[in-house]
Amino acid sequence: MIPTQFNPAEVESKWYKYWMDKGFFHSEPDEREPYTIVIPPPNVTGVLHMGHMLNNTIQDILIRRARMTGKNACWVPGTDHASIATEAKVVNKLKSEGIDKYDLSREDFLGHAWDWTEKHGGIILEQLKRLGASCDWDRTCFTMDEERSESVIKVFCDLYEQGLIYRGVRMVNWDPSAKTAVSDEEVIHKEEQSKLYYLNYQIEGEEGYVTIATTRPETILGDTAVCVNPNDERFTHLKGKRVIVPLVNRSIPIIQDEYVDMEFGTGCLKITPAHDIHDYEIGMKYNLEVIDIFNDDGTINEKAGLFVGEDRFETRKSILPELEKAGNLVKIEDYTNKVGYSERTDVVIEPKLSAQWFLKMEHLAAEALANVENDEVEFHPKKFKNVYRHWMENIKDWCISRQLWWGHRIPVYYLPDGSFVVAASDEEALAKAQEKDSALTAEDLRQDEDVLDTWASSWLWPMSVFGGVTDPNNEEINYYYPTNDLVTGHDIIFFWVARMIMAGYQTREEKPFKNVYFTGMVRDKQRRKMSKSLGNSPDPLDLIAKYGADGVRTGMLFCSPAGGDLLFDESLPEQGRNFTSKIWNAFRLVQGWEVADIAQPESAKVAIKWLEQRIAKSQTIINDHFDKFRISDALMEIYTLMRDEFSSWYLESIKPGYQQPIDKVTYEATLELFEKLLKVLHPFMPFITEEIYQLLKERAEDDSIMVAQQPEIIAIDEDFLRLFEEAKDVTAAIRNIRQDKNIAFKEALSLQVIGDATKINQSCYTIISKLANIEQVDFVKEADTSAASFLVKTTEYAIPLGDMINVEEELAKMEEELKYQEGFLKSVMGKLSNERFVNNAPEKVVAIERQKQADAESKIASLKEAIEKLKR
RNA sequence: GGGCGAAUAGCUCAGUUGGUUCAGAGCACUUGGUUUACACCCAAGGGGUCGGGGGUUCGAAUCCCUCUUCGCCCA
Repeated sequence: MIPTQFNPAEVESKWYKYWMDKGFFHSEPDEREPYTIVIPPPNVTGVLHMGHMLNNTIQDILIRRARMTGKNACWVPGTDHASIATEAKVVNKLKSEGIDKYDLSREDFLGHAWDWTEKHGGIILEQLKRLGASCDWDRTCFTMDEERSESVIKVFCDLYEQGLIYRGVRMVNWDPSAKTAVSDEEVIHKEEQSKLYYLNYQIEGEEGYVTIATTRPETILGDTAVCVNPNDERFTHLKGKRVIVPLVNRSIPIIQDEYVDMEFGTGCLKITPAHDIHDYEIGMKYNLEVIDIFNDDGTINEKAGLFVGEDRFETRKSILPELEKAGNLVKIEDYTNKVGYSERTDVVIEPKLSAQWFLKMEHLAAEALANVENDEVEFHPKKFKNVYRHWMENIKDWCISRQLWWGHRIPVYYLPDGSFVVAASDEEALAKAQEKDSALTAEDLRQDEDVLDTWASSWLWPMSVFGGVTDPNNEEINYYYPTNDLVTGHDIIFFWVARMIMAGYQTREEKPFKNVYFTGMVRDKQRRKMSKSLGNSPDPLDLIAKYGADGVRTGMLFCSPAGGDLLFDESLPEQGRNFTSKIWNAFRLVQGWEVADIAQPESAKVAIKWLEQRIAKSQTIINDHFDKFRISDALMEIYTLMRDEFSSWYLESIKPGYQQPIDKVTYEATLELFEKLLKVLHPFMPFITEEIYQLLKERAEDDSIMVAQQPEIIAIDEDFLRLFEEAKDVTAAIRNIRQDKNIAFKEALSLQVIGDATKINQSCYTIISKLANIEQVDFVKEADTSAASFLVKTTEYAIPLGDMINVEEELAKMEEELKYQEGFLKSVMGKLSNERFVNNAPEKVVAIERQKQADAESKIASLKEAIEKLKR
């Protein structure tokens, strides 16, 4: 017994289990063409959010479609260790248990981190299964598992050997909460209302002052110069003099540099080389002293001399009364500036000098840029090439070290003399060290305490998941690499996409993927990014429970152009759910028919011929959409095909009369056509299509729609398709007349076709008759006087109405139509009488205009005639 | 401050090489409908100076210039 309502929950778990049990998701290299996607590995800290839903739906559609077009499809799933985010979570968790990270040994802390990973890492992958993701779960990887870790360490060693990795003291973005450096890309600049403080610095040995403006008064404790623009006449008298830093009474030089903006503030700039990147550069240039006044946690250290131990923001407040007391505070103004925040911990980033490991980017970037410019790697949509180019051309060396424990520990070993060796293992390190000094033992070596940036493992992902870094010639990497498509959010174009491309060319001299499909961000209706703190993101699993996985999948796609943001609203999965219901009901209709060995009506024969071709036409369109990565357009095409063409036109055309059986030929053909439609739809809606596929016929044990092939595209007779569309137009026009004149469907009408009757294929009239309840079609020279007439294309039709006709109304309608046609003709004639148009436009375009002229003239003539007749 | 992009129906957006089907789709809205698959439905309908201005062209939503507004990225 077929249930009246489609039950997604039951169907989803049933078929997902079946697919898993049958091993349909698993891929092994064989003689077929491979089609590979690697998942952008989600963080082990997270749960499935709406962005993942969109992203993974698209990947699943691509991979299922590939599987159904003869490819050996492989979608590799996995998770990311998310160094800083996970460490922050674990630190917080321990804190809530009263444990301080620094009371633990590195080893013990990592134990806690692994516990966390094991507990949370699997959750998101289980959630993907609920969505229907057809990943090859046997291949599930983790960025810190053995193979991936070995890959990261090997690449570090190789890059070091090639001279691309170096250690340098640089101004880095310091996260005082996580106590680590973060990359430029992990700093989020936010506009803020702050204050601009004007402070007087006394000129040494004189009575006068210079006034500087700063947003960070607490940093004056680290000032080592004041700078003015040499072109600034206001300050020429200061040349060579010195000033006294307030409160600490340090004497510092006044220097001159064109870097100073004369318009900003007072034109006088205090220089704090330890705590501002620009000041640092000036400090280097003029050989200034560098005074670092902050501890790693953002509190003031003893070098400041004052406020020691106080937090930097506390000091910003507490220093003011002191400055005021000392007479240095001139005024405070409101000021809007941008402040950098850590993406991970959301605390204000402190520019800080420290020793870090860097990767030289220049030559990596050049190759990675060239291969996107020439479309060796294609971006969809193309506009992201511009963004990418701009970043690549302005690239800086990548700070790859992080002062954390959770991650891949940097394979650098320091010797007692301060020198170091780079090695993939402790043993190798010792051997290398002993080459320098044979007396050294393992105890003498100290490995770098820091770990590598998470992206230093993610950028190898397309290779490392196939073991392609540690064993570059293995069968799998040779078969699956380069992968085909990468689907990811455009927000990580620099973090990840760019670096994967670099790593691919650097490590394998080959691109990591052919296409990159950038999705937009999922936002709420007010365009706010979905976030946990706002509470504006629905729980994806709740949505799946409510609307079904198929409904949610299609809902996400209905409104998601490539690269464009998706404004999520529950009406989207609701529409998806409604679509599943529609399909289910179509199936119930077909399934409920009684089949008999009776003659096939002509109308059914035509309808079948039409739908066969109509499907083929959609398949062609859908193929084209896929080629261009227009995934939501492809969905819209099958949506229309299924809902309008199949359900509304086709099924209504072949539907037997009330309580009557359907003929066997039509029934069988309908099952075939239904199956075809299901196959085209399957990549988008895997569950309902499998359910109906299995119910449509008896199937063999291993016969599943997900491993079936897409139907072949049959030849199309465009003329016939056009004629059928015309028949639909005629049907709609008759329905209109019924509605206008209030004529019930049950009341049969007759139809008159005026003039050239051969225009519509004779057999199409059987469709019109059936769908508009026409009992008789007459081909006549002239319409009845008491008939409602209408035009479809260039043919005039009439429905004799006898007494039901309202002459006034009909006349008014025809007059209006006449007016429109005359206006239209006038505009066409305007073009055709323009010599320059006729001479310059392509012949084809002119011919079209002439055809428009002829059609309009013929319509006008027949309208005039009909009006005359009605007036009589 | 630098760069990129966008502005088309009430909303979200397509519109590919300037020319047929160029002013479209989905949703929303209005009207009518218990035609036994489906009201999670069916049928029909209204709605746009294509952000403003200028230019190129026989012809511009489409190409160029300019202004306005908005978004994103980077500093």
